[in-house]
Amino acid sequence: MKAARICKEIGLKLTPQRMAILDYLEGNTSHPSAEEVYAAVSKRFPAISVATVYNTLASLRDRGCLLELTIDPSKKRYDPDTRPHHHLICTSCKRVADIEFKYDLSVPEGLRMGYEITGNHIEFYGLCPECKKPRRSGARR
Amino acid sequence: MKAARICKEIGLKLTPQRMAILDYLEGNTSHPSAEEVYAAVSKRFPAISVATVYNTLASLRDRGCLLELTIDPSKKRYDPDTRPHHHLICTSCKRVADIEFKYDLSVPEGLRMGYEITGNHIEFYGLCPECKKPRRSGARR
DNA sequence: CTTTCATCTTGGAATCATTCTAAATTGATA
DNA sequence: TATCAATTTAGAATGATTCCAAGATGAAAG
Ligand SMILES: [Mn+2]
Ligand SMILES: [Mn+2]
Ligand SMILES: [Zn+2]
Ligand SMILES: [Zn+2]
Repeated sequence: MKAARICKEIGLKLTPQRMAILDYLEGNTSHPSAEEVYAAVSKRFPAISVATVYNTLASLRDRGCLLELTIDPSKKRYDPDTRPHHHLICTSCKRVADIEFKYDLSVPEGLRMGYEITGNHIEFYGLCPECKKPRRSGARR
Repeated sequence: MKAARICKEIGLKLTPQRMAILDYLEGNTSHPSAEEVYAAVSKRFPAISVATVYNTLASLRDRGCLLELTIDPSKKRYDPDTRPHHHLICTSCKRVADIEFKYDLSVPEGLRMGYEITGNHIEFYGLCPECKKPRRSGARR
């Protein structure tokens, strides 16, 4: 879906800053952090402030247009693909890949402890192809 | 396993601060944050510093005696139960409960993208019994 | 095309969790 | 009992994120 349309549909003003952020996010599968979004958008929009990036990401997240992932301990990661899916994180470089596969994750009645379960998400841990190589560290961040 | 023995086995000096932390952690199923560990241990050991709590938690984690959970976006949570199991977090009060149930989480070869998968963890989201009640918010933190 | 105003943007300060530092202390071993 | 690497500690430093107050601006209305 294109940026302009998203804003209208969720009742957000169409500002150039948001356009830039939404453009960057559109189809992006890198699961960027707020800082990475800021870095990328700054190139095309040098005057944007980090506050605006955080504000926009929060607005989109609140309206269900963006997933906020807690998978990386040091920072939040964002995912414009809001369909339910799981993630595989490289324990070395923190790269995050999608796992598009359905699992049966029903919790037996007896183990729910009175909770009402509303969702789930699997974090797979591993080593990405880059980090498997013995050579130089592929670690980012 | 009792605190003193744990230290010896993993090659850590047996200090009173560690004893206190290990005692608090032993059998604890509340998945406390570093701050909560500090608050609890401070009562019995008023002079302990937060740095020591962080240091000790990191040492235990590094030696595989403690799990560091990334399930709560605002802070790390610790779990002395290192057997593989999953978690259910209340989206309202952030309470974390254990889900002791085995799931088949094998990733089809074709979807691994060259990653070597080493582990997994399911986060279930929901509302705890307290937070389901319409009355006062049970929200902590 | 102007007016209007709630929504946005912005730079900087503030907050919060966590890590780092350098000096003083202390278990554990000899 | 001497020795010393490991540990503790207070406080500074860091890094991500949130808050704030003031100025700017989409978008609806006329
Ligand atoms: Mn994804
Ligand atoms: Mn647990
Ligand atoms: Zn990697
Ligand atoms: Zn709750």
